[in-house]
Amino acid sequence: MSDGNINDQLRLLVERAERLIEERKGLNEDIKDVMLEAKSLGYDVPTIKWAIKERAIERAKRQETSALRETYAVQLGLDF
Amino acid sequence: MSDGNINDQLRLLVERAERLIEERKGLNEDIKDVMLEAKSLGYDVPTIKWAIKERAIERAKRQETSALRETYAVQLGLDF
Amino acid sequence: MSDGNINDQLRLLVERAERLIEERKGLNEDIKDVMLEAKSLGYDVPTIKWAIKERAIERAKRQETSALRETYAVQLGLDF
Amino acid sequence: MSDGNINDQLRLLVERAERLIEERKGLNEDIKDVMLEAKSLGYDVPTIKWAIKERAIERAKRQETSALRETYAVQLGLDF
DNA sequence: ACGTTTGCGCTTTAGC
DNA sequence: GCTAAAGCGCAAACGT
Repeated sequence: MSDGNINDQLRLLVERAERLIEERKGLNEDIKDVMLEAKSLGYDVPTIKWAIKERAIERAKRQETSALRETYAVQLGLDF
Repeated sequence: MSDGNINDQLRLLVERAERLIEERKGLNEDIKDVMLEAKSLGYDVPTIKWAIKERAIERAKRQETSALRETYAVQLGLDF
Repeated sequence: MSDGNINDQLRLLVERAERLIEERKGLNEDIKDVMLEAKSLGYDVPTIKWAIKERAIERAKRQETSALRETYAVQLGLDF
Repeated sequence: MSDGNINDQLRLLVERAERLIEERKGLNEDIKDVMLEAKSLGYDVPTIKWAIKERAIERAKRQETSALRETYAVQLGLDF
């Protein structure tokens, strides 16, 4: 009985993780589909991927900048 | 105008892909959360990941029942 | 002069790496040749590659004899 | 007898391929070592890898790629 | 916190 | 030329 519950607890955790992993695989398929669509519209897929990467870098830098500004603002007692 | 449409087409594709990539990041967070919960319940996370992998392998193995593979395996002394 | 030495240091490292990469490409050619020879002798190349993989897996499996893994495997109904 | 010869023929092919694959693994180790040495000398490894890649790309293709990237970047409003 | 190591996604290459 | 697979590089996660 208690053994059964222990097994269930582990099994449930494993199955939840497996479910999420499956969903992730589905998203990867979707991303792939977007790229195929882009390709069919005449776009160059590697270059699109490069552009997405660049945009992510720009966002990260922006966030970094914002965080830094917030830090300084707090230290200087600026309101938001 | 038509230039604008072309830009939109590309921008839309990129934004769709970026959205999906964000969702994938969210799922990775969820998976991580499951592992943290497992850990808090006293389970060993690396071993759980190993078990998930093994289950996936077992599922995959059910699809490789080629007679040719068995023939080669026998000739090379591979166990089953 | 000293600038020249610094450049040489970097250039030398890059060239060493490039040389090794070239050798690796050569080995890939050799592997491909073996597969072509196997094919010409009537063997099925994908199955040979599968067999090589299986042999590698068998070798690797001899190193995973964790008691914890076995425990989890039993609870999850994994075969050995 | 003839079965034995057939087995040997297949086994020999597999072993030749495995030998070459092992050598390739060795070269990968060597490349890794060069990168570690570069790192210990203060160089940035990802940038070195980028440089090697660039050197490998044909000049014409590099120009083509750069022009395409610039076009996409302009359409997406990426700064340079 | 850092360095190491594994796993995962991407790229490139091989086969059809 | 396209599809499928395998190797490579990178990034996140574990252990120190």
